Amino acid sequence: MSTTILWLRQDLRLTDNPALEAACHSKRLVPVYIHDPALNDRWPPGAASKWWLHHSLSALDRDLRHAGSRLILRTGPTAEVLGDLVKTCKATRICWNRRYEPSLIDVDRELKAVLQDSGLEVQTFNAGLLFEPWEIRRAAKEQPHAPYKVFTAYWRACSRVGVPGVMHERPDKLPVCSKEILGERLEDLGLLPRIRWDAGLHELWQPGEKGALARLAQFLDDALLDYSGARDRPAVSGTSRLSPHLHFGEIGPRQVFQAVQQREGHVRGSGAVSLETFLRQVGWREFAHHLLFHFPHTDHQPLNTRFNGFPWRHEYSDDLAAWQQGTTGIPLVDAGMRELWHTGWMHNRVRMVVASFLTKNLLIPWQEGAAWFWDTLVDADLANNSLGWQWVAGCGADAAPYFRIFNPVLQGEKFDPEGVYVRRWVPELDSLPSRYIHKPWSAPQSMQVHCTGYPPPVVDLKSSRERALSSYRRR
DNA sequence: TGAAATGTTGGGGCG
DNA sequence: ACGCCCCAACATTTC
Repeated sequence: MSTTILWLRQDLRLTDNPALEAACHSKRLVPVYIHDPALNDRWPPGAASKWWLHHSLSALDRDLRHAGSRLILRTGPTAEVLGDLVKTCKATRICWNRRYEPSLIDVDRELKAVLQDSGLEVQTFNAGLLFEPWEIRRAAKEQPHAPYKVFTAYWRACSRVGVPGVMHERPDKLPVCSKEILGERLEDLGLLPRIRWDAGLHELWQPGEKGALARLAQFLDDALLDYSGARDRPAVSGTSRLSPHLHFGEIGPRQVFQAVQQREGHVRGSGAVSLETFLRQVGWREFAHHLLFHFPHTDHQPLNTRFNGFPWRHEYSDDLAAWQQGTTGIPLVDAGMRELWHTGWMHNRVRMVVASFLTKNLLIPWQEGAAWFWDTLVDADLANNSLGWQWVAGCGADAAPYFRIFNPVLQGEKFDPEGVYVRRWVPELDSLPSRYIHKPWSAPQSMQVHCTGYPPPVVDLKSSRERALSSYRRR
């Protein structure tokens, strides 16, 4: 009578789940999720991320029950919980899909050794990435086997290896999970916010595998072919919005890749460009995991050591608060920050603009921005977040050069010309004609008086740009 | 996946 | 008809 434990972590799906596939070859299966609040002390999950996790676990339990199983929830120190579970269900084997955050790799390595020492068979798999972070290395010559630090070179190397297809079908019948195995109630994990600020999240998101597959299907049908043209327009649903689903492993990157590649033969011209552009974005996600694996300090320290003594401002709490609350007086920045607060997500073009504004116009350390995003994004992901912020701040891999400072007025006029996005999130400005919507301070007084409650800019864009340039030049 | 400053060109108004 | 100036439009350089 063999029993296998399936330890679920960031792979909350049944389709294309190699650990699940392996665990199914067993008489009994115990799928478990362990809530361990002490696990990650540097990066405890933020409020938005916990909200998502709650609903994703709920969906996963439902899906497992449809297949004749169920999800066991446990709270406590991971090692103790697993040890206890192994004993009570007399498991002979445990399967999981690997995690890639540096601190979690250490945890998993140690656990694996302990479990193996106790006589358990441990099998681990890759469900979350196209390639293992250690798999893609530079070829011979000058620095053999060094990790890539430039995206295009990295992505070329990935293409040479070739992206593997989906190999694991969704099982429709799972081995039973004995009745005696007890779990906790999802509500008792304390993942939902005490103050119910999550109404806006419910409007937009459907956490869980079903929601992920629906989002992918909708993207493929509605937006993929025009991705190149629409992805930079924040008022339009031109992006996939798969990021939170990918973070929790409700869908795997191989599934996404394969679904897009299957359309490649039937598309030409700008549509073909769109497909490549989108797959490149999946590549950036991959690159982020590659970098954080090889440079594990980059979640809090710049990759480029020349930035170690960078002259960030020190007294900035008022400006930081204005940025967080979306009251900087810069319409596109405020719209983005309010979208984030309301939906747990922000359009990528606007992420670049608000991040450039924080790190360059306000000269506030990128780590402050990363921490705020970590707490408020439903797609908060250590690798992506660290890469993104370092990229904008100019201290990361393949980073934006220091002089690349976004002008939020021009970005708004370029990518939100009618101000549809700004009007949606900053209704105080709705009465302004489009020519002033991104720079209300230059509208005639007779129009500004109708924008009651909207603040003047916290900084002058021109002079703060010049201040940033001189700070960055002396870096 | 930038923006501003600076340089160049060419058409049109006008004496 | 011609030279001159202005300036928009585009190109290049610089940060």
